[in-house]
Amino acid sequence: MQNSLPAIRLSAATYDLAVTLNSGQAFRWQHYDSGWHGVIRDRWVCLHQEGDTIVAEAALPAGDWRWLKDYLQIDADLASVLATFPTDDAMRAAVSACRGLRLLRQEPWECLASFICSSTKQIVQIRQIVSMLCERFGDPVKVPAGVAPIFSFPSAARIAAASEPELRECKMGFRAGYLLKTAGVVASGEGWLDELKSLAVPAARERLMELPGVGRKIADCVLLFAYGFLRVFPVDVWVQRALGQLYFPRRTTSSRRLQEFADSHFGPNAGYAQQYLFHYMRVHSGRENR
DNA sequence: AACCAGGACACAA
DNA sequence: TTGTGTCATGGT
Repeated sequence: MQNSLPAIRLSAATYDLAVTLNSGQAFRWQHYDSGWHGVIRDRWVCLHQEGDTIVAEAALPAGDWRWLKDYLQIDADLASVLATFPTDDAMRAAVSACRGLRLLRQEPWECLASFICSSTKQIVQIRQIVSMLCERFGDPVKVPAGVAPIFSFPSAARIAAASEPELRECKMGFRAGYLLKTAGVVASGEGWLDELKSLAVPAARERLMELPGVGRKIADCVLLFAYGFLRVFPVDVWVQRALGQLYFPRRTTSSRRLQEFADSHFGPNAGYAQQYLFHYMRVHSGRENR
C-alpha cells in the first residue's frame, strides 16, 4: 500500500482479525497480499494484523476513525464477555478453538439485506450474491491508485427501484422477491431501521419479522450483528447441530426446545457464545472446513 | 452425482 | 402447535 494513505494503528490484543472477518457474519471482506479489503458504509479500508496491532489504511481522510473502531468493536472487552460463558466442556472447547473471534457491529440495512440472501445458501455463495449486488447497484467507492474498484452496498431505495428479474441476475433465486419487498418497506419510512435501536429485543424482533423473508433466525442475526443485542442467540442449521450433539447427544430435540435451552443457558452474551459454537462447528466438522 | 446450504412461508393435520 | 413441500442455485 502507499505510505501516503491515512492510516491508524489500533491496539488489538485478543483480536484475531482473519477469523473474525471470515466467520460468516460479514460477507464482503476480501484478502489480498496487502491485507483485508472492505467497505464500511461509503469508505474503503484495508486492514491487516501485526501481532497485537491492527493496522488500517483508508483511501480518504478518516476523521477520528470512530466509524472503524465501532465496526470492529475494538474497545469491547473480550475477556469479560468470555467470563460470562457457561463453563461446560462444549463451551470451553469452542472458546479454545476460536481464540480472538469477535462480533462486529455492522450497518443494519447491509446486514439485513445480506441475511435475507443467506437462507439455505453456503457462505461462499452469499459472498458471491452480495458482491454482485454491490457491483450492479452500489456506487463506486474511492480507492487508492492501483487497487481494484469496489462499490458501496446499495441503499434500500436503490434496491427497491430495481426489478425482480434484475435482482435474480445476482443469483439469489427466490430470495429476490423477499429482498425487493423488504427494500420497499425499509425505504418507504424514514428511519424505519433506526427506530429499532430504541426498542427492547422482543419488540425489535417483532418489527423485523414483519418484513418479507425475515423469520426468527434472520431477525436474530440482524439484532446481534447490527444492533449489538448480545443476548440474542440465532439458531441456524449449524448451531442446531452443535446444540444437539454437544448438549443433547442421543436424543432428538425440537428446534423450539433447543432455542429455549440456548436462551436460558448461555447468559447475557449468548449471541457471542453462539458465534463461537457456529465457528467451532464449521472448522471441526468432518471434511475440513465450510 | 447426490446431497445440502447461517430459512421463510403457506398449508396441512 | 408441529410437520411437509416449495422456492433457486451451485459447492462439495
